[in-house]
Amino acid sequence: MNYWLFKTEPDAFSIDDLKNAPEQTEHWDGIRNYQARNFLRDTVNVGDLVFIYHSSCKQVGIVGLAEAVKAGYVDHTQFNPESNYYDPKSTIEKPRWYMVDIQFKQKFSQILPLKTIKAMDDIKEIGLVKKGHRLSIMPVQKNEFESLLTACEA
DNA sequence: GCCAACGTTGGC
DNA sequence: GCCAACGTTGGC
Repeated sequence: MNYWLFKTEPDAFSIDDLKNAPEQTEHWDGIRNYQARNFLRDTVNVGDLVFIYHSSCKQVGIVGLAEAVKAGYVDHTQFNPESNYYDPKSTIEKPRWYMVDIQFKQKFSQILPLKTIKAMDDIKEIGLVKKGHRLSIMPVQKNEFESLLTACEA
């Protein structure tokens, strides 16, 4: 069982979009960063819990919780020339990019702001608070996940 | 919109 | 394989 934090820009895709999606599941596609790709391809398992984080917006922070319902598989958007995520250097034989499916679980009654997360004494490892981590998919240690979840539900 | 801090690219 | 230039991310 692993824990994660996925960033999303709410202008493009928000926690409400996930909540309102049919079946409340979504393909988490379009990740084009190798480190994040490796997590998606190799480490995300069905049943893993995922914080949804809103970035690049007025209020940045953790807004909800989701669950991985499909482990890493080939992101088909990389082969579609019409897609924003098209990668002409990727081939069917050796795909570069992977995605997972997640299912909505919960939207917290209020956002847990980045500022608060950074101020929490027991949150030291998560990529968010370490300088210079711009990862869009990052692992969260169990103890930090639990602290954050408690703070979200408070 | 600014800009710091990354990641990627490509010439050599 | 180095590293400068460039592009992107993301908080503010």
